[in-house]
Amino acid sequence: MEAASGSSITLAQVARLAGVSRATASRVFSGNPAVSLEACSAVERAAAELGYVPNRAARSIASGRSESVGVVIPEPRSSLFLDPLFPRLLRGIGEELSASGLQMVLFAPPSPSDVQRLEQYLAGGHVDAVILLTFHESDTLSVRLQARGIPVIYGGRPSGRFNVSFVDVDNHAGGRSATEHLIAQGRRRIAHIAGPLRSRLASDRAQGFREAMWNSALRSDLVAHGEMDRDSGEVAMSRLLAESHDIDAVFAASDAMAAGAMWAMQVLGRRVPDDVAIIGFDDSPLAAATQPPLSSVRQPIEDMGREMTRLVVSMSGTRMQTPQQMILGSELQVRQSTLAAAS
Amino acid sequence: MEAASGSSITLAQVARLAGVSRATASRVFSGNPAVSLEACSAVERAAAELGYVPNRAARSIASGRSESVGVVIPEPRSSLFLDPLFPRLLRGIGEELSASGLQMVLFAPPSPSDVQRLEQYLAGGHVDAVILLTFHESDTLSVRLQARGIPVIYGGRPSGRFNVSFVDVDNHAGGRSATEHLIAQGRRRIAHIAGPLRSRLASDRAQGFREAMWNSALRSDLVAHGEMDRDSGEVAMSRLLAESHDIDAVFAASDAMAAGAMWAMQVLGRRVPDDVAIIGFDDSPLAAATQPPLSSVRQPIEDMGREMTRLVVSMSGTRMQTPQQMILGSELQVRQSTLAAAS
DNA sequence: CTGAAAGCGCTTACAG
DNA sequence: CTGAAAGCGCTTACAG
Repeated sequence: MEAASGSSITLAQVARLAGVSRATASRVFSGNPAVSLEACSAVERAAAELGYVPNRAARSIASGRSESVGVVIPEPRSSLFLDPLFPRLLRGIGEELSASGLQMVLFAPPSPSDVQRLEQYLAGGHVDAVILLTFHESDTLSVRLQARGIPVIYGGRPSGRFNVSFVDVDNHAGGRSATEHLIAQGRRRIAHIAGPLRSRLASDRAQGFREAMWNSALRSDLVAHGEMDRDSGEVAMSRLLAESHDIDAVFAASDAMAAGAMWAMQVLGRRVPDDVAIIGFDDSPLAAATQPPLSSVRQPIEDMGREMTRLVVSMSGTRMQTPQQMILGSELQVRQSTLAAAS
Repeated sequence: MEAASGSSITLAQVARLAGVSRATASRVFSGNPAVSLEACSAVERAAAELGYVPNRAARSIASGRSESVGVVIPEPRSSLFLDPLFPRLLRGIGEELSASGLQMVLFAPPSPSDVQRLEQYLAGGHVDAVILLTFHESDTLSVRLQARGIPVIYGGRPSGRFNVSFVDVDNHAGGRSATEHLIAQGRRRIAHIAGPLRSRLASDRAQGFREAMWNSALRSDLVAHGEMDRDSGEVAMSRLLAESHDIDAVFAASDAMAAGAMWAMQVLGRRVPDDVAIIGFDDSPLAAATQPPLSSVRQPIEDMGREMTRLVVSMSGTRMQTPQQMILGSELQVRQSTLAAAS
């Protein structure tokens, strides 16, 4: 069976054309410095002429390294897949990976049994490192992988566990600066539409809110919780407005909740920003689409992807597995929803 | 060097425990029916006990098949990565792939030279099939891959070429039904904010618009072009409104352009939907966030991902490479932006 | 239905 | 700096 597809150039052919052994040819492709310039250039010329590209599977099996890193999305049915940040994160990871000549293998196990299979698969040395994309509970996956010596890094600080590597955005500082921005605009009765209590990310943002209010001697009693989506933002805002008529600003923990809140305000006859200023979080495409455009906290998500990749790849090089942690700053994106009322 | 990570169970160990040869053990994992039930169950028991998972690299190199399909995003800097549909597409692909036990390898070559490298890589038999995610010009990539016998499928109909396999959404019908919906609401002076002329997808939608107008004996003279993003939608709407004061409805070829258009209308004092009804395309998260919420054409993107995967995988099974083409319908998502004015 | 054997394309001590 | 040789984990005609 002459494989129609698999009939590509092999190392042996390159070596033959270059007049060296396979061992030598192999060395030039793996960047081994112990090769004469002569041999090196002969091999490179031959490779170029033949259009040779190393077979990763063979290389992986022979060397024990796979030259690829796994990106795992444990809950594809969850919000992450629909999160506006997800593509940006993936892009950052992809850029860094291809800069390092590594392959990105994406796993989105649809069911728990698939996670099980995946765990064995990843533990089987098919991947040099694992990037775990979950903002939720950390699972046993990372523990078992680390036990096998496979470096794992989390995107976003996993709730609960401490002994893991992660890159996160500074949600606390982001929440604080969003709130400080509202205060600087002269707002005083500021409400917060927070995410669910179980979410680390959401509670960090809420903590930032409280801190900013406290620093300015303002009361942070106006807090409602939502599920980060539009509808829960709408509900939360209606409730807040029903309870306190003097609210003059809102910090929502997500743009989607902010959009829902704006809708609630419109229904209830509150003008944005004249009556109530509002700021969101994520700086998603939503933010530019609301009326008026929504101020938001912009996170360096591409950078986060790049840093995660860089860290986990460097960990796969060294034996030591000290947890690496990194927190990135965010910046305010000010739009009309928080501009001082035209007077 | 006792590899800390690679020391996983091998076929040989399973075979030994099961009391059969590696050949027999191998056969049960590859689903070869020529194995006695006795041997089969012994092997399966041994595998379960040992936690064996086949090494894909070894399997790939020995069999010539890779059990993985490549998903290529040729222009990661382009809009696709930021397209709200992208995650949904990826999810559909991922689901179908893992149902078939195939691996998804994602490629997002950042530069043209990376595309070059990738081309050789994919042609080297590292992947059983390729899913090409580009709504733009078709490139030489697919041609060369097909020449090598590697099945390729496009997501979205590539402009220009005909002899390729693709799965697309029926943009023409979508544009027509959006327009018909506006007509059914009693609107008569309907404008279209179209995408760039070079885009197949955009011109299909525009064609649908024209057809619906023609069928109702309405003039389709109110057409402006944008780049599918928010800002160009705003510009286009301003221009349309400046030229024709009697516009009572707009069909925008993307939700983002619709959002921009709504903003322009607000600035110019036109009420939605009272003065002007508006409908978008994509049913992205944007649609629920605008004020009022935006009607839109919803595409079965997850299905598209699944069908693409199913098709390309089936192609990789058979020798014949007749182009497979499939077009999926879309459905209207009606919200307040097109509801009849409350009178 | 089963096993011994060759082979997939590469890497890597080892001995020069 | 270089090559012969063993080996990575699996599959697959081939011969029973």
